[in-house]
Amino acid sequence: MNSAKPLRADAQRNREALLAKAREVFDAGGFFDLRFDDFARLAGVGTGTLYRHFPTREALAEAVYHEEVATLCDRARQLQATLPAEEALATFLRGMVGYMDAHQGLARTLATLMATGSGALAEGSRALEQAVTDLVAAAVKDGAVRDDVGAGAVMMALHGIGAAHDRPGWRAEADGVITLVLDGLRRSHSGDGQREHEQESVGELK
Amino acid sequence: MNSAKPLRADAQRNREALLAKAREVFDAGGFFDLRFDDFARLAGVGTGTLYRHFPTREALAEAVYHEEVATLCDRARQLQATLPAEEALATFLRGMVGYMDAHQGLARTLATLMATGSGALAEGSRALEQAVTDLVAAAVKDGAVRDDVGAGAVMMALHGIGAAHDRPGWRAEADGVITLVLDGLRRSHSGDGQREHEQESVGELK
DNA sequence: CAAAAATATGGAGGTAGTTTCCGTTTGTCA
DNA sequence: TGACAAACGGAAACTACCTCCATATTTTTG
Repeated sequence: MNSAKPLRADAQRNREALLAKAREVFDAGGFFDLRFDDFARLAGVGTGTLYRHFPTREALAEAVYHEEVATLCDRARQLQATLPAEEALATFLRGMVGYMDAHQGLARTLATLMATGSGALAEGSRALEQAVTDLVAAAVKDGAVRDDVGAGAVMMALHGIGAAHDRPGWRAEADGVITLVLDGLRRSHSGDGQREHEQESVGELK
Repeated sequence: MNSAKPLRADAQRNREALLAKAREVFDAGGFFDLRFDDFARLAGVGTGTLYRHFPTREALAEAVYHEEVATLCDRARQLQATLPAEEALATFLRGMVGYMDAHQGLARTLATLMATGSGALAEGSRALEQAVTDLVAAAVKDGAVRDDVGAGAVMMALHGIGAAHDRPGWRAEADGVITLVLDGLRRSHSGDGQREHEQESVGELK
């Protein structure tokens, strides 16, 4: 992963300090209210040092995000190995909500960065998406879940949950979304009158 | 609505110009790449004028957003009046996806503003949410839709769709989300082993 | 219709956050 | 331990945002 660079000792130390402080600020939710300059001070390093390690806010976020995502992916794999596919998926998704609930600041920060479209989170996102894709694929294989709606839809729903994290009844609504997604997935690929895209677009209604 | 102020003629003209240019830039998706100053130039007015009419980026967005939302809400009411409740809901949601598809830049802009948490979009959001709430409530009353998951969950899913608008297979995945939501909603409030929040939180897994 | 009053304009300049740059310090290797 | 490379920190330049007010336009009034 960090292939090319044998980073010097003090550099390593500063990097850790930066990351530690970043995580702290993230979880407190104050990431965007804080001058990037002052953040350097907070972590006990100079501005130059901060910028050398993390050229942008997004780069810093990405670094923090990375570990969190790794944790979540591990969990996904673990569930997949120990539970029936459908149950693994359900448990993982409900666990995600719990996770976001427990790390609201992080969730908010990530949602903002996502929307800002920096693209810096792409790598972490991809890992998480892969985990979800695997879980869904396994459940499909089991026949527990329909095959005409992909994991991408599930990811979208998750994004929505994260992005809406400041709504009053967040937790309950988030659980509701998961319930809908899971029940929707369980529904066999029915032939009921659901044509896919065909209805007229409202785009030109204006 | 615009109750108190009989706005002067040139002011009115400038306001229109600003809004027109804003809509254009929105739809092109370049709203956030543009210096606010330069935007004034683009619209052919001075910085001061821009700021007097719209004190912040969000205020401008809100103004544009407002008309779009009104259109959508009208459509919701119209559907509700002419179709069976469940079908009205389904048509509206699928129409939303079509709408976002036709106005990608706008969708992206709004998603960003949502996530940025300005709160300036609250009014428009509320109107839209009210429309969805009504549609869902009607469907519940009909017995076509479960009553244990609120409209809030549907809103979250919609947000997710809007926020993820830059994904490669967006349209198909978005339709997938709607399919899941609708099928999930249709599923009767079953007593299957779905305890609501109870599983252990993964929050402290770290 | 002309002059006064009210309203709106535009852009120069102040303000604040971001980022670069470079003289100094710290760590590493032989 | 000395020499070289890597990293540090913070002052200063840069950039985008927003305010302010002398000037211009519209509306009202006599």
